[in-house]
Amino acid sequence: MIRVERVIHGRPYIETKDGPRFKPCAPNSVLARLGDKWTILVMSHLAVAPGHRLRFSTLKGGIEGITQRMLTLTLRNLERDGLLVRHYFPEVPPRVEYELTEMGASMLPALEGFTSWIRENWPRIVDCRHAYDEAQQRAEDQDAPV
Amino acid sequence: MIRVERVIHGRPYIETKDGPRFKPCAPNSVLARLGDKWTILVMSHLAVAPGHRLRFSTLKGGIEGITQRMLTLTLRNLERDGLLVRHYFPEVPPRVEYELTEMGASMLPALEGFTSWIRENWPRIVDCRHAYDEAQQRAEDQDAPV
DNA sequence: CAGGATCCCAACTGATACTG
DNA sequence: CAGTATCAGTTGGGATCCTG
Repeated sequence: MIRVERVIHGRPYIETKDGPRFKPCAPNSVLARLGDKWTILVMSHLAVAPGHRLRFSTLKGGIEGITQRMLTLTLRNLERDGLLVRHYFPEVPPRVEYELTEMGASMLPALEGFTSWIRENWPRIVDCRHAYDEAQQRAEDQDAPV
Repeated sequence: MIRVERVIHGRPYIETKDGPRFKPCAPNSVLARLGDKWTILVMSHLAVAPGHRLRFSTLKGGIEGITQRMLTLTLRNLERDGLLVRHYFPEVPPRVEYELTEMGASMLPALEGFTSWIRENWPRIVDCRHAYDEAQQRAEDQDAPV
């Protein structure tokens, strides 16, 4: 069986007799990180901050509903990926600042392109969800009419 | 307290005395969907398919490791968001095809911009993770040396 | 101030079996 | 073929309490 490796829409895949088969999506783990509950909000704050730099308490105060634990975890994960760096000042009380790395900042345009699409289409998505849910509801009502 | 609503980097936020406070990120639910384990793979397959259209079994065969259940759930969620439509043919055996909607197809360029950034920076991210994990390991070894 | 350590519940995911 | 139903394992996220 011949397996030719190609690239389309920028994605590598293997052409088989059953159609294209994409290789297991490694970069998916990046999207998984960004898709979690708080990461985008953290990145957005740093994006608009002077010097792409903010301290822990400012982030916590600026993100409604985030707990200390989740902010810490989110920042650790971003630091692990090399998207931001942690600056620790051993004063009393201690002060910690987080700053986007060059790589972190380089992600902003791509991120912006995506969120911009979301903003434009969000109302329509909401409508679709409602329509779908109501159609679903009507179907159930018909299956079990009281 | 004065609260001025502004927009920066395309994101709406409120200027407060403590800095910018972003509104709870509604569109996050879109990124959360895309960040799950299979959605991007499904979208990629439909993106390169003729007519942006594929049948269930083709998708299942083209995505390594996906179970019937997870493919069904993924497709249902995308359908609910209006990104694809389901075409059911009541034959025996039944045949079902999934096709990107106009809105679904309009997302592809933005998605491509993002995944392209990921591809370019992925090796570096992997390096950062390894470096971080090893530094972490060394720190633990020092705390508890045998 | 900036977290680390625990506990706990809900949601996501997968394996398996069954069906129109 | 293209699902649905059920059960079980794992993970994510929040609440709470404690500390250098």
